[in-house]
Amino acid sequence: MSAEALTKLEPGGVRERILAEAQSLFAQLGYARTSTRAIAQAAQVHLALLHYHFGSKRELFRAAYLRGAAPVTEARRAALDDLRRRWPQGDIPLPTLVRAFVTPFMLNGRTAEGRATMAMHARLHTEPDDIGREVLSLVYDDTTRAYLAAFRRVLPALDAATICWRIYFMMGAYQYTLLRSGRLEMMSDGACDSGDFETAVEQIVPFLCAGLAAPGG
Amino acid sequence: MSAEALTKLEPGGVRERILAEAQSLFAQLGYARTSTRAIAQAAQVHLALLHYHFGSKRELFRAAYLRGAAPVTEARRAALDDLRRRWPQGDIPLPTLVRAFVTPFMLNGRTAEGRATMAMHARLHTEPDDIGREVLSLVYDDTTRAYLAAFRRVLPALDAATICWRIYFMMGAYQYTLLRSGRLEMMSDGACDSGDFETAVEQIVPFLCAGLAAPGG
DNA sequence: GTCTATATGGGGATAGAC
DNA sequence: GTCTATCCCCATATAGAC
Repeated sequence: MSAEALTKLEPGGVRERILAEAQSLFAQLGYARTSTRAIAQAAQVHLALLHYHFGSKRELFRAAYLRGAAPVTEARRAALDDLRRRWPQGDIPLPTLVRAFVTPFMLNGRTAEGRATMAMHARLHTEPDDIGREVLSLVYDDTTRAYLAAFRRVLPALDAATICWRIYFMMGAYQYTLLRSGRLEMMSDGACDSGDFETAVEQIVPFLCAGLAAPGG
Repeated sequence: MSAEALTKLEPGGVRERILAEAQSLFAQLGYARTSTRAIAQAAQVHLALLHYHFGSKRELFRAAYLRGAAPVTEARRAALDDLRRRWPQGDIPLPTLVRAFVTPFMLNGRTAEGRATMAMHARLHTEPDDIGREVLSLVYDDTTRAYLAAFRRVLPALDAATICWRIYFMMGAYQYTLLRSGRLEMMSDGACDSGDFETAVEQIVPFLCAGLAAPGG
């Protein structure tokens, strides 16, 4: 990394302050409802600097999203690499594989910043058309394909289409959890806390393993 | 229903035209990116009439959402009533119960209007705070509670918290399907079609049944 | 690199004539 | 009930001084 780039990423640097606040606000409010003015104000920076550094709101969004998502994807990828080393034949136990896939995202929700990132991630799947898709593909496609291959080896009884559908359902289940829609609290009359991601992981792993390994297909 | 109300709901009536276009546009673009002007233009009505009939954009959204969601919820509720009649002791087979819960939403996606409604529904869970939650609660709480009770009877081995979590995951899985994020096509290299909701139902029912009935909890 | 000032467009909402 | 005209606010973005 060049000296200039390092300077730009200093914790107190303007660029970094903008990115941090942008990430937080986009996560809370989504793309459309977050104004560049609000970001500038939160970062204690003048509006024109956002455009000077990032060109446009859209580019700023890209940068802010990647800032939060890259470490999480990287953790997910590293977890798979680790499993491959431990099970060179690819016979990874299903719960171990599911846990590796899911925990980098779900446990990231334990910190406030992590929650914001995860909310942004989940909402990206729902932001109408364009804005989300390209960024999502950019960040997740490779890792997702790698896990898909691993799941194929662990679940050899399933045909190709069924595996894809089931991983698709798995994505829906854990991403919905990240959204914290409030439905869990409603159903349980407040007894369950959708923000308790440790419990969420312990609950979702057996659910997903059973679903993935279900007969048929 | 009063004569006046009936007039307002006539197919060619202004009110109904506005509602239909509002529903379609909100579904495609979400709340923030849909302008009242665009709705007025689509309905071939002057902007002021939106406010005359509905008061505000927010109220219009409520009305448009309910217009699409009410029949689907009603179908879901009716399906449960039917199952209760057929299994008076409450021992409904799990796949039958899951199918009743899921199909009214998923098969609604077969028509263009239905797809729009379902996309709006799924996105509602992600529209930041306020706007979605109240409407969701209004429409779904009762029916969800009724199904929760039915699932409790069908899965007596599970404790209360685990049941809630698993139904929560189930909601995530089928709602993600309704969003059509494009991830399924990516994973399968185009071999699977996330818009093929008949297949989606056949794939998701065994997945969910196994997950719900998993040991533990 | 940073700030002031402003361009330019769109948004929701309303008053008042018909 | 319907349409015209308009108010007022906020958005993104840029030009140009410092």
